[in-house]
Amino acid sequence: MSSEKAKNIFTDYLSKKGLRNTWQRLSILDTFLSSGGHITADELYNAVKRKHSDIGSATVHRNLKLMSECGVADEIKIGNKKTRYEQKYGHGHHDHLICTKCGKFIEVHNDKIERLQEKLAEANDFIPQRHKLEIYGLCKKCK
Amino acid sequence: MSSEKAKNIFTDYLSKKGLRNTWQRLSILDTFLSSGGHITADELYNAVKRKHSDIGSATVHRNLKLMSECGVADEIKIGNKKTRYEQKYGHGHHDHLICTKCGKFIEVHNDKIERLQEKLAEANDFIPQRHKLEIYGLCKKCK
DNA sequence: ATAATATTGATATTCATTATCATCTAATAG
DNA sequence: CTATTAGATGATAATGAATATCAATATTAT
Repeated sequence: MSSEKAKNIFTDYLSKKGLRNTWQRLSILDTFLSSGGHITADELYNAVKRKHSDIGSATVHRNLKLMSECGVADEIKIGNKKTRYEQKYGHGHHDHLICTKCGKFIEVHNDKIERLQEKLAEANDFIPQRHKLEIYGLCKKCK
Repeated sequence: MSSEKAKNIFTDYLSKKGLRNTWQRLSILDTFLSSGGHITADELYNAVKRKHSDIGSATVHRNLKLMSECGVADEIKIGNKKTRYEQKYGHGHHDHLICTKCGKFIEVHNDKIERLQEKLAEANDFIPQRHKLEIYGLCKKCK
């Protein structure tokens, strides 16, 4: 999804829910979209703060939640680390290989696995909505 | 893994690391092994407390961590909920279908997916150690 | 412009987990 | 068996991310 499209999804979601457009919201979304990905709420808060020193951290938390709800952001929790957020679209769906030594994230995707997951869910009378696959191990450098 | 085997793994791990056997450790392990599974640290603490009112919650936390280290327990984090622990063996490896409405856990397993995951890791020069697959959706009752 | 109401920022609060530390106890040597 | 010593415990404080509260403010519809 292009940056523009993500913004539209967000603003559409806002108006559909009767929520308002504020410069804080747009600035948080902009900063998030131009971030590398895998950002924490705190990192995003500091990034936005560089442009707008008067932003509050609670506002960043609140809006990250909104962004997750409408599908622009995706929460990922790894171990006991703090929650990270990544751009859900514009990346395509992917899973993660996570190095247990250096913490590196590798994004991967495999259609066969995706399809098998759907079958697995169906076989259990279960309607799949989303999933999370994380494979922990050692990356090229660390092995 | 039988209950006995789990105990051996734990005590072997303790002696290998120069750690000591205490009634607290054994009681926590016993209670954990006879629990249904998917238990939280707090639930386990309360269960042990029924037998030994003088147990401390920090001790339960400490030893759940030890049990995870030696492979008797497995940490699972779901969403923003608190960490749950389950018996790692004696159940066999499995993944989870998680109902987003009622919170029900369904344990599932599929060898094909497991093998594909290994291939996926190898294709990325990655040595897999363990993985976590969670499929969120609606269970039979809630759909 | 006004009214209605959502939003914000500062702050307090929550709550699981971790750290601290004096005391206790298991393991070991003698 | 006793002393030694180093790990373990329990009470408590501390941490830290996420949430709740609330008065002040900003946005939107009329």
